[in-house]
Amino acid sequence: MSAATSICAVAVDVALLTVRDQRLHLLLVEPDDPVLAGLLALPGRRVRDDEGLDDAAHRALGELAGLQAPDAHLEQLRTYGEVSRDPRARVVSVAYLALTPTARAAPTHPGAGFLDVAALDAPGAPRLAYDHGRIVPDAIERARAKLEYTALATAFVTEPFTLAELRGVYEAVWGVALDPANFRRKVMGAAGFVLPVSGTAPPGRGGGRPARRYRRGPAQRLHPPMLRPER
Amino acid sequence: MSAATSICAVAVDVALLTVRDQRLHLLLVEPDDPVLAGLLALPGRRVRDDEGLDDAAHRALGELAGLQAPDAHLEQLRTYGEVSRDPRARVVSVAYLALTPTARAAPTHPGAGFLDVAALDAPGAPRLAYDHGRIVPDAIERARAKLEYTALATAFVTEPFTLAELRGVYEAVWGVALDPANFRRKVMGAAGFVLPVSGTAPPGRGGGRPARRYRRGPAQRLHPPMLRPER
DNA sequence: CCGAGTTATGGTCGAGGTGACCCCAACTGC
DNA sequence: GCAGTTGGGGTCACCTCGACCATAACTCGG
Repeated sequence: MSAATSICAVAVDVALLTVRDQRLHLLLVEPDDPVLAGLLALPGRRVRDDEGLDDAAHRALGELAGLQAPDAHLEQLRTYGEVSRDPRARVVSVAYLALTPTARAAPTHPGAGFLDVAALDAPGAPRLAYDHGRIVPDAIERARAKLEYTALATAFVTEPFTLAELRGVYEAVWGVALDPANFRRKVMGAAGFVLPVSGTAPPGRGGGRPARRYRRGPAQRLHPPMLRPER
Repeated sequence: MSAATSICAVAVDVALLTVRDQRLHLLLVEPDDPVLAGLLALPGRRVRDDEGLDDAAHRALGELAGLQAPDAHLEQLRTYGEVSRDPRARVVSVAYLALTPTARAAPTHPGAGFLDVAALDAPGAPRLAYDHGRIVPDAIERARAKLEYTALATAFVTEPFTLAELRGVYEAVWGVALDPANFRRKVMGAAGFVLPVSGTAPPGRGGGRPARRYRRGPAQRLHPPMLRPER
């Protein structure tokens, strides 16, 4: 097996999700290559010889979304390596899933912007470059699934937060309406999910009782899990 | 971003699991490189320019374990890309998880053999090459987790099988003892998990009532899931 | 100031899943 | 025939869940 038959390039592509206006949004950028004009793509970077995969993903997030490491949750999603996924050259792409609160999600890179993920399935949706149309559904499904059995939902909100804000995350990511009382019972029943802090959040313009504030608890896994309805 | 800073080699490593003697076993091989003498490694291959990642994993499984595509379940696990994971060169490795029934697991490659995974944690355990000591626990945990909410356990048995054989898979992979009656109730309650076939399996030498035979059902996901005890 | 609307929080109740446990069926070996 | 073993079916207490109701605490219009 000679080296000539096994050299190829490795890239990272990051699917950055956030919740805006009660809806799940995804960061997309315009590719640099003029051949791909009119298409949108996930922010990505080639992996350099002297950096690990996670480092490259953090670099892509910093250069293309203006986010530093502590501002976003980042985890590896899956690797896509079909021979012809990039028509220009053989490139294996390690996809990452990133989550960030809305307040920190302010892309400054030209051509970058957040798109409602519901608009990706609708007719007239923007076309995605490479095989990113396959990566995006995988990333969304991973996020939806991990909300069930991990405390990942807190990565979408800033501390301190109310249970209504946390519930809004679940509703936006899953695309369902949840009963506030049952949601509260399940969150409080999951040991170490959230911890109460003093003070309350003022109600919105419509009124309502002030909500208590919480911060992230030490739990990584949720016991019992927060299962999606309609299984 | 010049090409010179982003070229590296891509490999696949396969963690092939099977159940032997009521215990979970892992296929390990002796690396070709004499520098790594005395260490064991997961079977792996460089990815060629003209093959996809899944194709390379299938090829590794065929060349190093003698298994063809329909004989084993194969799925991507995770990609490991630390800069110094291979001291000889920068190699990014896409790890795969493979499951196969015992009857089909007969490695003919010299230096290849199945090892009880419990022996990997015990003192005096064989050392693993590269970062395979990190890949193996990830593979085992993935298998343990997927038994909970998918029908993957049937990949460890040949059809037709009895519920005792299926229960033996869960007990070997999870390392726990399960109540036969409760196990049966949960399996039969998961729609489409297993389907009955005619006939019975003869009892073992100790006697006992003959067990009914089953084959795989159409279900991919289990509803409700088969949860591990002691959560 | 008052009452309607709104939101947060708390509680109840029945349906269904779970583990612990018991019993019977059907086989082997002595 | 009898003891031992394994498969298959059932019972029961406990827990979690969704659906639903009740109360608390605030805003807003009059």
